[in-house]
Amino acid sequence: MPGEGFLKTKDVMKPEMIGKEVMLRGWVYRKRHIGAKIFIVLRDSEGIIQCLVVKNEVDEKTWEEAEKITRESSFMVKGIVREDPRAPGGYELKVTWLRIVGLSDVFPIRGGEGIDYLLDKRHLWIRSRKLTAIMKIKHSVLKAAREYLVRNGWWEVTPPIITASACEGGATLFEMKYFDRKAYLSQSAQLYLEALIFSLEKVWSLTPSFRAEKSRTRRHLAEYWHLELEGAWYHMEDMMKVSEELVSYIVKRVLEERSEELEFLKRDKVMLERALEIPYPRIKYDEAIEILQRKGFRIEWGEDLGADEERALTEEFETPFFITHFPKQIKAFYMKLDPQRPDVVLGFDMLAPEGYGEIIGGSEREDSYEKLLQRIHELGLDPKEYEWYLDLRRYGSVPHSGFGLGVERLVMWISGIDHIRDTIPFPRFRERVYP
RNA sequence: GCCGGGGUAGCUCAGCGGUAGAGCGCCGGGCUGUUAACCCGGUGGUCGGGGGUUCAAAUCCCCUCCCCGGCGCCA
Repeated sequence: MPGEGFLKTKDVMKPEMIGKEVMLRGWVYRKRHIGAKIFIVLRDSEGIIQCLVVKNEVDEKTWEEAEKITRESSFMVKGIVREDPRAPGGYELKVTWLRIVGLSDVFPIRGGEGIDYLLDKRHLWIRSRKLTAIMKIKHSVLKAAREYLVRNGWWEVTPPIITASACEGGATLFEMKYFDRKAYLSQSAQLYLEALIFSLEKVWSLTPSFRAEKSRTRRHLAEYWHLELEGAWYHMEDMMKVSEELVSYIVKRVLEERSEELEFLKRDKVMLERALEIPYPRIKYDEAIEILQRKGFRIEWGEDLGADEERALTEEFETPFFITHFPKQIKAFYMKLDPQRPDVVLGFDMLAPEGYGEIIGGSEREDSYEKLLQRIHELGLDPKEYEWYLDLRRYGSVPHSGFGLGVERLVMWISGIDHIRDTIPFPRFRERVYP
C-alpha cells in the first residue's frame, strides 16, 4: 500500500503500543466537539479508534482542521497511543497533528433511516460496520471453499454466462440481445460443467447466476453467486459427502478467521460449532412428509415443500441436514431416477438450521441417453434444445453427480442475518437495479 | 402474479373533513471526557401523481405509480 509509516487501527490498539507516536489514516466515523476538546473516531478497514484533539495542546492548523472536519471526511492523523477506559475499545490517540484529505459533505446516513432510503444510498451505506463485517465473512467463505476444493483435487473452470437456451425453467431467464439474436443470462453452469468432467473428472466453478423470478422474499436475489461442482464417477452419496465436508470446512475457517465479525453481528457461535461435525443428518422426502403431517401440516406425498414446511423442518435439527429422494415430478429432468424406486429421483437438498433453509441443491445425473430423452419428453421439453447435452450421453457416458451452492444463502446463515440483501454489496431485485 | 402494510420537512413519523406538526438533521451560539453527547436560538413542505365529492380535502371516493413484509418458485 502506498504511503509508508501509516498503521492500521488494529495494530495500534495493543498494550505494547502505549506511549508510542503513530500515524493513521481513515474516515471520520463519529465526531463530538465539547468546548476545547474534539473527539474524532477514526474508521479504517480494520476497525475504529477514538482520537482526542485538545485545543491548547496542538498547533493552530491542526485545531482548525479538527473543527472543520465532518463525519465521513477522510483524514490523516498523528498522535500518541494511550489506554483509556472511556474510549470505545479501551484505546485512544492523543492527537499531535491532523490533516483533512477529503472533506465530506453532510453524510446522508446517520442511523434510523428506512430500508428503501438505505438501498437508494447503498453506495454510501456499504461502508457501514455491519456490511463491512458481512463482506469480510463472505471473503472467508469464498477463500475457504477454494482451499477445500483445491486441496481435494477439484479443477476450477470458467463456464459461460451467456447461453443460447433455457436449460431449466425458461420462464425465469433474463433475455438479452446477442448481436442480431436472442440469448439468455445463465441460471446455472451445471450443463457446461457436465461437459467438462469428461476430461477433468472433478470440476467446479464460481459464477453469477441470474433468475428473473418475480419473487419478493428475504431469500431471493435476481443476481447471486453460484458455487457449482460436478464429478465424474460420483454417485449421490459420494457427492453428499463432498457437500457436507465443504460446508463444515467453510464454517470451521470462518470461526477461525472471522471471530470478531461474528461477535460484532452478535452471531451465536454455538450454532455454527454444531455444524463442524459431519455427517449431517439425512432424511428422505417420505420422512419429511411424515414429520410435517405429524406437526399438523396439510401436505400430501408428491407436493413440493413450501417455505413454512421448510422452516418447520429446520426446527427439527440443530445442524445442516439433507432431504433426499424427492418425487420426480417436482424435480428437474436431468436428475437420475432411483433404480429401486423410479417415482423418486436421486436428488438431495441441504438445508441450514434456524429457519434458514435450502443452501444446496444437488443430484446424481441421468447418464443414460434413452432415459434422459424419455424424461425430456415426459416433461414436455423440446429435445432440440438439449441436443448437445444429450450428446454427452452418447460419447462415453459415465455416472456423475453434482450440486450448486448459493453463496449468499450460506453467508446469510453463517452471519445470522435476516435478509439476503445484506450478503451482497449491490443487491439486485425485481424492483431495484440502482445503484 | 397474489395477500397485507405504507408513501406528509433532508431522515423517522404523528395528524385522518375546518389556516401543515414533533423528534432528529442542518445553520448560528455555548460547553475541556464525549459515546447516535448535551443546552439555547434559528431553518425547513406543490402531504407520491391524476381526477372527483364538498363552502372547505393530507384527511372521503375512483384511477394510477412507487416502496416494504409475506406467499408461490428456487440457490
